Amino acid sequence: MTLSPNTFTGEYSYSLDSKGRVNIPARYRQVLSNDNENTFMTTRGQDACVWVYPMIEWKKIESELRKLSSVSGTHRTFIRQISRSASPSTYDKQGRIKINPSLISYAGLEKEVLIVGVVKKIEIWNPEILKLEDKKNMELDPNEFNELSGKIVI
Amino acid sequence: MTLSPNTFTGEYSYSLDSKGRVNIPARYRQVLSNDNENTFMTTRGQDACVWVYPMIEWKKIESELRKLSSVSGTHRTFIRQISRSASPSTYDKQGRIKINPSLISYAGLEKEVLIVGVVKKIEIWNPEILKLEDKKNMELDPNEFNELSGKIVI
DNA sequence: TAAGATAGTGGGTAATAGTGGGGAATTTTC
DNA sequence: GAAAATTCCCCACTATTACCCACTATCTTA
Repeated sequence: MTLSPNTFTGEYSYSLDSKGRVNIPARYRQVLSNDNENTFMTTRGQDACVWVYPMIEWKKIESELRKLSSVSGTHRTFIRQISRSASPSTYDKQGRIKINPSLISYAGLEKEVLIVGVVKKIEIWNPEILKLEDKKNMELDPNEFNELSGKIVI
Repeated sequence: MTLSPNTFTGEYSYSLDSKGRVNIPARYRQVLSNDNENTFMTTRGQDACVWVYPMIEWKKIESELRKLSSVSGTHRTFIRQISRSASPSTYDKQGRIKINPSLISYAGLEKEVLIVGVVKKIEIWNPEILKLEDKKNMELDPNEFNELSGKIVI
């Protein structure tokens, strides 16, 4: 089946092994376009998780960086946060990528890990931390949310 | 007669087997356009049911989500909530798709299952839960309904 | 109403996916 | 420059999935 290339949905429970490796779900690997060359960029998420971009998508961000660096302070900070911690990782024969120790501790990852596809990229969470995050978001002002869902879904 | 493509109406009673598979009614399969490639996206409904989109319809949602920026926390949450429960399923030779265990438990599905065509997509219900839902809606203030009648003619 | 065709259900099996760990190659440290 | 440590690549085991086949029920048509 031809799903949209480089587009990730669904969530998967995997384990982070003693060598700092996590599996990339087979579904995700199957939708990668060839120009990614089996490589992802891992970096700090804006939330307490690791962001994993297919290389092609990451390159778009890099070009945004060039455009925005001298304009918006917010964007500069945002880009700096993810750029400084970014490191590439090519998956092995079994489909696993390596996560840096610093990213592991930033996201508070332990053995059990939750992989979440968020369309353009992949998030890696400690499932307990994500649960807390979900709870927090429940209490958010739902207005903006409803506005978004009015525009998009259904 | 040529029915409208990718448009679903009517309801059917089917069974969810021990492997988490449900049949897509033959009628529905017949109206699918070829570009769906026999694939649906299953996801959490707004109500206590599973939503099943033909792939073509889902891709519209996906492309809207792609436009949202990850700089905004609300957008991130919104994307995550929609995307995380979505997973594709191509129906097998017998016309069945697979429903994830998490979706099954979310919708409280048991062996007997009700498939409802709601025009753009398909809903899968536990028939008892839908009955309760119907009853709840009976008691609703009919004003909202009246408001709708301004928008749509029957 | 009988017979063929189509639709729905259940289950076995081969193939694929995920996990853990060993050992060669490379880098680091003393 | 040698030992230690780390990284990377490969192999092997297990669990899961997807595919295929067979049976039954229902619908269609002559």
